[in-house]
Amino acid sequence: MSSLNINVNENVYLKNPESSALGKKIIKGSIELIDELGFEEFTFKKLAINISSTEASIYRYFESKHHILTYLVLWYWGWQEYRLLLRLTNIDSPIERLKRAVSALTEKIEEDSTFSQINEVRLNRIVISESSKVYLNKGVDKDNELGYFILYKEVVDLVANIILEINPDFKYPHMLVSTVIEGAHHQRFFAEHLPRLTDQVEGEDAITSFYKGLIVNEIKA
Amino acid sequence: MSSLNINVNENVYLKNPESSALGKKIIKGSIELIDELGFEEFTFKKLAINISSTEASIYRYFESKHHILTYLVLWYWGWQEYRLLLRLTNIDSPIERLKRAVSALTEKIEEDSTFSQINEVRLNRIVISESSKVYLNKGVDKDNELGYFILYKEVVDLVANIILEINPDFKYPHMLVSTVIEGAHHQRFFAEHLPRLTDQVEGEDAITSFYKGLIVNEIKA
DNA sequence: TGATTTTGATAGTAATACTATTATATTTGC
DNA sequence: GCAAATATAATAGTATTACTATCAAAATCA
Repeated sequence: MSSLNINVNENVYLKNPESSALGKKIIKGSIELIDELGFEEFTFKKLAINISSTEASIYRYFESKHHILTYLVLWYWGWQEYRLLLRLTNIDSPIERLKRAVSALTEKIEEDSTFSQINEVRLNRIVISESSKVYLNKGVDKDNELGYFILYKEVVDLVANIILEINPDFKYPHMLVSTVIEGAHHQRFFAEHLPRLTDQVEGEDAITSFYKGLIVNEIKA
Repeated sequence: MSSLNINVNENVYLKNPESSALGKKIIKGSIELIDELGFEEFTFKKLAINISSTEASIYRYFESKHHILTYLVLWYWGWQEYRLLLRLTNIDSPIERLKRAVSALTEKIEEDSTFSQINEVRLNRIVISESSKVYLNKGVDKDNELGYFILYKEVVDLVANIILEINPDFKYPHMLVSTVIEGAHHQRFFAEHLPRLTDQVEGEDAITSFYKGLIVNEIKA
């Protein structure tokens, strides 16, 4: 799998972190530190110490810690798109395709694919807790113009099109898909930290079950 | 209405901002500045200049800007709970109660109730863009122990109980309600900044229509 | 009026988010 | 294999942020 790699929008970095050993250490170290400290407590200084480098060197790759988080989240969407394509190939039934897509997007990632220096289990936790910070800020329109969110839109579109295949009259396919994706992230967070805001069911992945049921009911109704 | 006021958890502030003219200026100024600058760019220094006071004085009311944002968001949940109670009084039909609740929670706030120094239109925008930052961080468990999220849980519970009245076997009432509330915030943000992640329909409030339909379909299915 | 509380003014510290400079490695082209 | 180019490390420095501390002035309260 080493020949495959996810391409992240060039505007996110100053120098491609995939292009050097230091770049790869920056990505690996960022994932570990953001997962452990949370984004607010994560700093370039701490990262530099963690990877035995210096702040100045990291600044040659990324303009700010916000750019690093953005890189990670965009990488995740690229990876999810690739994963979705794999899971849907050769499946003909649109309902089955839809269910598989929802599973892929809402399940907790529990295995590291070892397909790069990126630990997907940790990255999934980061996406759950931190990804909304990538767009929930005043820079969103500029970032959108730079094309940062294309991968996310492609994922949403991919699933929205399956929905339209099943029910061409459904009025809100994108809204439904983005509600499911963001909703699943929130529910995973709530299950761990604010359980009264969600519902946990013994012996099942309640979150994936809930959203699979929801999306199927909604487009049939 | 000046006799009514929303009580926010005492642990959020050092000194109750409702208790003095300066405190009220801090709240009013915070809402204006966070709405204009976004939470990341908002600082105590800027707030102090804006309200013609000093950083040190503001620190006597709030430990950090995170505490101010928390105060505002908790106030909003207290206000929403009050608003919900008003809208549901004397309505008997559970389905009608549910629809009214979803409208109240998902509609854009467009009128300032003038019931306090708080501008609810601006506060609603802040809640849409910034409220998830209150809990999406490493301090969430401590904040939860301090009872910060009780008001939010009460709102979710209130609506979850209407759902259970309609369908006592429904397995995921809290998940459904918190999905709708958080989802509506995200969709409002997407509609303004990332329209390809949502769906806009001429002449209707697509977001409220979507979530009203969704919740009703889901509990009947 | 005198005592208490609140606010303003000012100063100061540690950490963060950068930029700049130069020396030292490392890689690349010939 | 060596010179040239490039990348990294080491160090220094600035502006801003997120605080804490002190004291005097102003407001309030008893």
